Amino acid sequence: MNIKSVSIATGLPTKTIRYYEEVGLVRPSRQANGYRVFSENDVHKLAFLARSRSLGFPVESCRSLLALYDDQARASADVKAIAEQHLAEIDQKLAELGAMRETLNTLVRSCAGDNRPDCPILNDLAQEVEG
Amino acid sequence: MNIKSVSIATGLPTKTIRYYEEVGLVRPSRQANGYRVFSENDVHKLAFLARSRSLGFPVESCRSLLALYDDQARASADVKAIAEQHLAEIDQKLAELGAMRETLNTLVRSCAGDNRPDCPILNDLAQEVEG
DNA sequence: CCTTGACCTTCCAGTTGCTGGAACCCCTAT
DNA sequence: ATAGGGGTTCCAGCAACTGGAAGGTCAAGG
Repeated sequence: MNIKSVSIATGLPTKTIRYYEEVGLVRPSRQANGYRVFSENDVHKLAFLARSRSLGFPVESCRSLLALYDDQARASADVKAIAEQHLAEIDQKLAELGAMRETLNTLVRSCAGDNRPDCPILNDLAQEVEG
Repeated sequence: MNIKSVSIATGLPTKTIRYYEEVGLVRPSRQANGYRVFSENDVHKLAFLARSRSLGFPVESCRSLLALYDDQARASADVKAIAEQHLAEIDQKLAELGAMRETLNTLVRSCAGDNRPDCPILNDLAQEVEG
């Protein structure tokens, strides 16, 4: 299987596939002419990566997950630990974004949005922090 | 005011303040010895930037917001438009993260997390997409 | 006068995860 | 011969800093 077919099969751009090879996540073999050849296993790994990345796992976590997947003697606790940490980071981000959204939404609602200069949004951004 | 004091006053790292100068967001003057000198206005601008960034505005939006802040003839509609677009992006991200969280949480809950290899998380990541 | 320490400066590299583009090779069909 | 649709490598750039190296400046203390 050449890179284009793999791209179509996995939904990953060819650039991304090459990048994953560059950082050692897959190691396709080569034809005599230098073209990459992907085995079924390579494709499977790339699909695994695509799915892991779509759940937001950092590439390095994907590497660990892939290693665990390959390791028949793994403990599910190790997988769970990675997932739980990622979940915690997502929760953290959700909290941050939620707070931003809250503030921003309030500001947007309070702004007339007309052609006059008076603006509660700017007032908030420029607020002196002194009490 | 030298950079350290400004850092303390605004909560921005000195590195960040220098970076903001580099990209033209502030233009502190210099002493004879090359040290930066920040005026009250510079500090005010940096505080504005700190607040804008803390609400998640991209630096380029901060630049626009700062320009609008400086422009007495601005229309609040222009400010509101920037804020609304940012709000939309935040909502987008919240939706993505929320979906990830949902899936991840389900997976984490379904995993025993013991020393056996069987793991629903890996099963999900490795799933064949074919029906 | 010299040194110590806390400042300050610039510049360069690295972070994350790709993405775009240039320059070039390969292979088949016309 | 050429056109197209593959493929290859390498280099640069994105966002927004952050870390570190190498070195200048200045006030205080011995």
